[in-house]
Amino acid sequence: MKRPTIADIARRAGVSKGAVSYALNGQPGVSEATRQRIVAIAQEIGFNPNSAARALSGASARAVGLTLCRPARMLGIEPFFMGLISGFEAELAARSYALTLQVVATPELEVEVYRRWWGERRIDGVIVTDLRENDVRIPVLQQLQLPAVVIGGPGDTGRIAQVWSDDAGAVTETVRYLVALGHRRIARVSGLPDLLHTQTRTKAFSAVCASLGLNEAVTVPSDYTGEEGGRATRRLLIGNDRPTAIIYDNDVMAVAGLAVAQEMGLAIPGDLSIVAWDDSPLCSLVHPPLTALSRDIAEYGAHAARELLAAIDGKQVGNVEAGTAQLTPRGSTAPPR
Amino acid sequence: MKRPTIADIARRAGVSKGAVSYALNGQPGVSEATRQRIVAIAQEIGFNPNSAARALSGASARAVGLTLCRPARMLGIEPFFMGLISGFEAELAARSYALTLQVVATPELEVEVYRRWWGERRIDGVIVTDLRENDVRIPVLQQLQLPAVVIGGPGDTGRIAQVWSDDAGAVTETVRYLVALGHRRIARVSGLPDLLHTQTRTKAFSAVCASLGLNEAVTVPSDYTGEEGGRATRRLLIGNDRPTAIIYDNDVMAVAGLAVAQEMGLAIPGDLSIVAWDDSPLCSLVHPPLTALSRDIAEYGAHAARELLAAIDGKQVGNVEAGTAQLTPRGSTAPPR
DNA sequence: AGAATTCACTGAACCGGATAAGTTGTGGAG
DNA sequence: CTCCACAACTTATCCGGTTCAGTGAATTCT
Repeated sequence: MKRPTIADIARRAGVSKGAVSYALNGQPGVSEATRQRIVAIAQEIGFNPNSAARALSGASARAVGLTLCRPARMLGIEPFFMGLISGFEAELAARSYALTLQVVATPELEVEVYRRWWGERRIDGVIVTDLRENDVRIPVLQQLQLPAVVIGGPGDTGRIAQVWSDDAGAVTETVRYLVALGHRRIARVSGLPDLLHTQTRTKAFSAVCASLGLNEAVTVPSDYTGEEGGRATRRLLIGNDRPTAIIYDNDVMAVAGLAVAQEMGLAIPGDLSIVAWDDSPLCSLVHPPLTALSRDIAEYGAHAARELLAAIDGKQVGNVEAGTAQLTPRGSTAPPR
Repeated sequence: MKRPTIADIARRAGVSKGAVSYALNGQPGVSEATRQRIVAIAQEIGFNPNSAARALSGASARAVGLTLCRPARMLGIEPFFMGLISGFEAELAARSYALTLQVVATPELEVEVYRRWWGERRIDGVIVTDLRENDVRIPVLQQLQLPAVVIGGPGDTGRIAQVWSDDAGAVTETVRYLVALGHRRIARVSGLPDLLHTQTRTKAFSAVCASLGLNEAVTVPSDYTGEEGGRATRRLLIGNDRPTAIIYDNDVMAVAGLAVAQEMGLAIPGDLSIVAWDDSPLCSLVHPPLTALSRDIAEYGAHAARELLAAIDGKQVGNVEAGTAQLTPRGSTAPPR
């Protein structure tokens, strides 16, 4: 099957290619009657502008890129990224932008991908997740002047827009809630320690614990996987002064921690309270259902997509806080015995 | 920053654009010495061919498309798709193809996306998941002559390549295993009933149960979500002749079913054995860990990507069976009391 | 009424590669 | 010594849009 082009439309409408282009793009230069005739013909023959030709003649590629820098087995189990992608998509599809995805192994390779995408003019902008301290990707994006939105701050990203959720506030609220229940020994199993939002949470956790006079507050670094989360939990629970509450940086580790604690004969929430960051069906499936810090991840992603599209349109975008997690108490938290 | 083009390379090498194109694409027409000089310059200035220009002049877009037709909340929790995507990616990235993703609501919209992608010349081929009976997407893909690989058969896809796993064999093996343990009342909670691989499993399940003389074998249709899976489990367990074993079509429903059964006071595996289709960390996290039908989903995806790339290269590809699930016994299956 | 402006459109250049067709220069065969 | 074949290029065209500089006709202004 031959793809219809504007030349085909022009021939059938008895006008020039230029007129068709103006008509279809809502540009001035054609009469309303001609425009409608052209649009009707385009519809009739099922015309779609060739994205390559459009991108080549200076217009945008109408595509944005997303790189995922996590091992495959971690991506699969973590609902976070799929939620984020769904959110992007909803927003991008509405403006008929395509989403190009690439899974990479390291932030350095991620930079390579950005450079290639930029060189190939394949995308108009990128969404950057998992911001790190002194992130190598930021200077490259600035140098390439590639529109971008960073998720996972707040951090130092210069003129690049950021979308972030108030993790510090959420940690603080959670610790206060546990203390109000009567807990004094609260531990935290964190995500990858070199991610900026992990550091934000860790600092806030230390700060609020100090301010409340909890001097045994400890954060054990982990990596978001169930195995590591379970191992960290076991280490925390075999000590003499075991914590009476643990906050996990994601749902997967929380579920694994729950299993470990139950295996060790602890009653949840009687002997140990558990809070999971990022609610997902997972948290409600297990027994008891987990108290979680819920946020609308899809909406978070949609928000980021909107900011990115604005940045691509040349609008100045800044630092936006969105989708702060809300504490959703369920059966896994109670006063300590 | 200005993007380097072949014209820049040509100027620096003192040759014409054409020579650069020949050199970089390994075509004859330039001497080996010149080729190496050109390649060196390209490397030095960090040249990447403009994908739009390349696509426009008849070559391929070097991109493939994937549409996901599931509600967002289901995508998030199901590790299957992310595993599949990781697998594609590994294979595509190796041949520097990009993956374009779109989340859609219905198969009809999926067809629209295919048409648009084709018209825009945005992609060279598509991967089709969730094959249905009389799938509306197949005739469209054939009409557009868009290279494609179908996952989720086997089914009637005409000249379009398929990659599928032997679900019928896996069901049969599982039922035989449960019968060998002493089970006689086996139920199954299935995935979306209009998907072809669900029907394949259902037919095989009925067949093997009949052949083994189990006349109470029932399949309850569900939708892969934890909520529905839990509800289906509850319905199965409140009857008088409740099953002593349940097979679930995915891990999420199995975990939900486990929670429901435990809530109802049943001992797992003493009162009820549970088998999950598609192993994931989820299955090992819960207590007891779930016996599962494991398969390497990423490898399954990689296989599909290889077939698709072959189809794009014009090679005739057919019907490939890959990644049949292996029964991995864990703590959730035992002889019935 | 004549000049100026606006409108609706045409024609051609351009984006950056791929590629067919044409142009050299060189070496070997006859 | 000439002719031919071939390697090693160059030149020009094409892909399908966008966009800018015209162009002729209609309308407006003075």
